[in-house]
Amino acid sequence: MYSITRTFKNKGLKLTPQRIAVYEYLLGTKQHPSAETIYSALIEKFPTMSLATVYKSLKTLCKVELVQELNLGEGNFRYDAFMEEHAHFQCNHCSTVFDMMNVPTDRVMEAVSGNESFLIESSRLYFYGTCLECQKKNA
Amino acid sequence: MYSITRTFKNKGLKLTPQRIAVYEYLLGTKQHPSAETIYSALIEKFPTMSLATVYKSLKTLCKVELVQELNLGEGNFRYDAFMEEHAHFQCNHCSTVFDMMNVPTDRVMEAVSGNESFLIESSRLYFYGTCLECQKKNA
DNA sequence: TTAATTGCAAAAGCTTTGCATGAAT
DNA sequence: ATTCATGCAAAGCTTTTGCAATTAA
Repeated sequence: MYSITRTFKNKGLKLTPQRIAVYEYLLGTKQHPSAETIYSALIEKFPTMSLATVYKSLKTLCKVELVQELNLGEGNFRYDAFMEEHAHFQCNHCSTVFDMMNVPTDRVMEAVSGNESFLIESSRLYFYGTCLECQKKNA
Repeated sequence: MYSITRTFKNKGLKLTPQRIAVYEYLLGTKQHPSAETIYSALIEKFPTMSLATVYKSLKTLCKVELVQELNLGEGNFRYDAFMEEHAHFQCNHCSTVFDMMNVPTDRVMEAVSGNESFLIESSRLYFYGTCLECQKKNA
């Protein structure tokens, strides 16, 4: 709430119910939803909202760095409002995407920076495998 | 040559000129090309080849693990025939994708595995920033 | 009031699919 | 002789765009 209000005011962007709804939906979930999923969830409360508006809102939220876009190779994007540098894990069985809190992303980036001629500014670290739930199921 | 012949025979897949051409093109480049780029390059030597065949060949090559699919968040896939675990770097200015040979991917994965309940099987590590060329240009 | 955003429909990419022809085994 | 792959065109998805109507500032 606070951050989106301040951020949008600073940048001269208008705070619309649709933009707030998209942002709050993302703040309230750990699912890393796609645009379509967000749209389906919000259409109940905002029956007139269009999918194009969801896309435009997400684009705006990404530009002001309140949201990040993930691409796990599924053929669409997922979105995440948790903006601390962190890696992601996707289960190959149930496709769920989890935040990985224990990957020292900044240390990985430092280590990498020391060895390469590239000036590294950001990263996307994806890991794939079997989540705990699916390990139990197939054990 | 050797590996694609053996691999395809083992799996009962047919070795066609198109499939060989796609694979050899990927072996001979460090550009991490898209399907479209591969198609444009091969159409000279194979005037009858279709884009759909490029896609089908890539899908097959990925399935037999001779090629890997990358997604850097551009809205399309890129392909890489270099199959040792390695990270990638994309320049935010010129969009070039580089292999990163100095990222200890397996050590990163080990470190991560020790901290999480996930069973990690593979990874895609992407870094973004400014490549050496573009650092020089803007210096 | 004015400048930006929404919502709709249409368009634009990228990738996949179905099916008849053609090629590899 | 079979079975699988190719090539074409069409379809499918996700995402973007144009523009009139609407809303936030």
